[in-house]
Amino acid sequence: MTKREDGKETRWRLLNAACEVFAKKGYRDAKVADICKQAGANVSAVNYYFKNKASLYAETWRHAFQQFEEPAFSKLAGASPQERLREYILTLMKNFTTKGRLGHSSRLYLMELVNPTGLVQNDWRELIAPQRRKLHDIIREIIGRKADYQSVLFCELSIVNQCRTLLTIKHKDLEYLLDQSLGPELIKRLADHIADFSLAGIKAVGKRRG
Amino acid sequence: MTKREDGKETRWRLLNAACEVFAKKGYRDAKVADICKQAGANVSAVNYYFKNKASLYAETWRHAFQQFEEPAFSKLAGASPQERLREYILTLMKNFTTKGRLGHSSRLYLMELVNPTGLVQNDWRELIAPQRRKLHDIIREIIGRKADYQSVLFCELSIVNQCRTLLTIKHKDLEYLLDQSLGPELIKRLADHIADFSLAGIKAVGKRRG
Amino acid sequence: MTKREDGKETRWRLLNAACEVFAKKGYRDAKVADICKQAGANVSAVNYYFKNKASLYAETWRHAFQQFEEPAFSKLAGASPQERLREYILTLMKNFTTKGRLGHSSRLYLMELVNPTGLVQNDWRELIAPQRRKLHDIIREIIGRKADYQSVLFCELSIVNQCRTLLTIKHKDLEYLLDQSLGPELIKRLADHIADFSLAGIKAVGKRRG
Amino acid sequence: MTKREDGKETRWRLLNAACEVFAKKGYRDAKVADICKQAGANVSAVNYYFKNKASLYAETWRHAFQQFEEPAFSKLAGASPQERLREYILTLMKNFTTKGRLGHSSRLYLMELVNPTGLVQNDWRELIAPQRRKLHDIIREIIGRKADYQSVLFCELSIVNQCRTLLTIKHKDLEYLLDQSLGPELIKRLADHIADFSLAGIKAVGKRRG
DNA sequence: AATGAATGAGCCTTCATTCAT
DNA sequence: GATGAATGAAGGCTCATTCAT
Repeated sequence: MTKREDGKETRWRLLNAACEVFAKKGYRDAKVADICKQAGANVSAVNYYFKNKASLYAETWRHAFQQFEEPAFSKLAGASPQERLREYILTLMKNFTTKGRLGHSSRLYLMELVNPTGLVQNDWRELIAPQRRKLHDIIREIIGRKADYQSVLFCELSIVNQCRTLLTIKHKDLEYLLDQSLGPELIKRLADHIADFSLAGIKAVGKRRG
Repeated sequence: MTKREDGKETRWRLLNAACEVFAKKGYRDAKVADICKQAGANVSAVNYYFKNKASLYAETWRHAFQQFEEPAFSKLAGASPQERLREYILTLMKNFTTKGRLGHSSRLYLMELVNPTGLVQNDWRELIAPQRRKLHDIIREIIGRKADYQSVLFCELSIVNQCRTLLTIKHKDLEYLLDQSLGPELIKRLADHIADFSLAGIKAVGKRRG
Repeated sequence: MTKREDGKETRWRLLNAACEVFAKKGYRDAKVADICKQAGANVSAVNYYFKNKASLYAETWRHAFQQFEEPAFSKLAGASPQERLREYILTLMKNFTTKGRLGHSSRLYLMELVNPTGLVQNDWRELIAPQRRKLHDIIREIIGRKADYQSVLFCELSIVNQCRTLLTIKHKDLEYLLDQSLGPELIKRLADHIADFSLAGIKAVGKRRG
Repeated sequence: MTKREDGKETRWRLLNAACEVFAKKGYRDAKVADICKQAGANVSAVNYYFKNKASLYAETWRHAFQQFEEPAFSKLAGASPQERLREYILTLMKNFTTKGRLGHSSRLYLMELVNPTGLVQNDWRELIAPQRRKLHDIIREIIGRKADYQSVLFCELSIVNQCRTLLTIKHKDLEYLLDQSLGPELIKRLADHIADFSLAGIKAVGKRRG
């Protein structure tokens, strides 16, 4: 609450607030007034720091993704592709449901996937490229040496789209379906299911191709 | 121009127009003015016939789904579960990309999945229940006698979420990724992939359980 | 004050109000709120009838000019070019200072000349073409048979720019300069001066060329 | 970058920047941010040095006019009034189109004429008085001994308003009308026309009076 | 039964100005 | 003496909804 702080302070708060609000409401439904309010800033702050809502969004997205990248998928560097896939999926799904900053980032990321705004197209591919490459490597290892690009791509889509479950299905519905609250345990079970399901799927694709 | 016909006529045209516009733009981005224009009706027609936009949406959704149900999945009643699953997936994906009424309905349905409005919760479950039951049956047959409910549910989610690919990934991006335009052939290949992938996945789930 | 009238009623009032406000303040400084207020309409009325401020302006301009054209310069069809020029100038200057509709129109017209908005470019030339042609004819007759286009054009500019005096010099300043109030009499004197001045000028141009 | 120099330095740069921006955009469309940017100063500099935008404008106007006065009309002190009038007009019109400081000043001056802000009324008359006196003298000489004040005044208005042509008609339009680009040659021709036209005009006024 | 006119709340954006250092 | 951060009033536009017939 100290006034006239560093100057980067408010910008930072704005970015985090935007991250949260955009993640919760999506670009269209997020109001700059809400973001500013949440950041404890004036309505014009967005214009002052980011020119307009669209630019704020692009900046927020980059901001979020940089934070998103690091904590994930860093483990099990030497493990088998099967174990790494399982870890990858679990991390992905945990991120979606995390309450804090990482959760917002993940949701923001998926929001753009589901409701593309066209405002991050320039950065999109290069920012997610490293992530995708990791997954591609895993898939390629499981399929075997003959993996063609299209098969790898299709498998990637299959896996990622399964993981979206938690974002696109309202949690209440999921809980209703499963009659159990959406805690870490349920997420673990879902992640395990997707891992099992996908491992078999990838292998089948490999066999078909081989 | 033409004097108002039957009276229910306008209402019908509004529903069809709403179906199309909501399917294309989603609830939030669809404008009542556009819907009315498309229906050749007055701006106030929506409020006159349906009270407000939200009610129109709920009504439209029911309207669309009734039309959606019948034409789909009617074939291969006596075939093997594997063949029926493949057919189910192909039909689902074809529907998403169909141009006409069925396409609108399918996209409308998926729209609600991806961007839940909370406006159709009352009808949601009972309307899609028949569809889900068909898929459940297929999955249950493939898993075998010991299929527990949660496994069936998880497999359902895995399959349906894979099929969403076409809705959630912008077509341009998909074409960019695959370097090939989104014609019937590509859809067939995607559907085949999902079928292969999922069949193996379901079986794996069955084995784990068994 | 009858509500829900013809529908063209409000549009008409809006147009007249816009005419007045734009004429007084110019495009940039005129506020749609003021226009609507003056027209006794809601703020959104402009958007409803004219889409936006820019379109309203273009429409207003046409509206004003159509009214502007008819009453002016209709007299003295058979008189000498000298008499017709004198009449032309007097009419022009009277119009600029008229209080009512015609005055607004004239000022609006000159406003666009002095502060071009670029919003009426499409209609500009063709709308004022008839006016200009009348003046060109007069000038050409005075110059004589050898009148080249550029000379006519320059004379036109000389005359029109002199007439702008009343628009561009604040009336208070003019009164201060002349120590007399800006009534019909002063306007007559100014018009006579411009006529005398310009008649000699045109003839001089004719002689130089001849 | 460079540490603040003398202190009056920034103020000076602000005035020059303001001169340029106001001359190009006019008071209303000129943004203080642009002025500060152009002056390499902070946004608050304007308020710091000049209290507010209006005061900056008044100050700028004085600043510009002092620079404006000296370079103009200094030649031909002993020539005939006809030659001096021709020179006066040419200088005036050249100034309007000059690129550098003098051009800005001239345009700034005319801007105030065309779009009076009411912010320089106090200084206006005394600042332009010397200029006007020169022109009055020329006119009076041409008219002859009987020149009454009002005639001189009217002739002044006629001349000055003709010269405004270049400011009030957008250059593109002028080029379109004349089918020729606005170079020194065209300006010379215009100035010559105005001189010819006005000389004859003044004489006619003189005769009428005489 | 149906329509076109009219409304108003809400949103983003601009920009001169003030605050705190 | 000078600056960057931050503000707030105001304007234009969108769009679902209501009014009056």
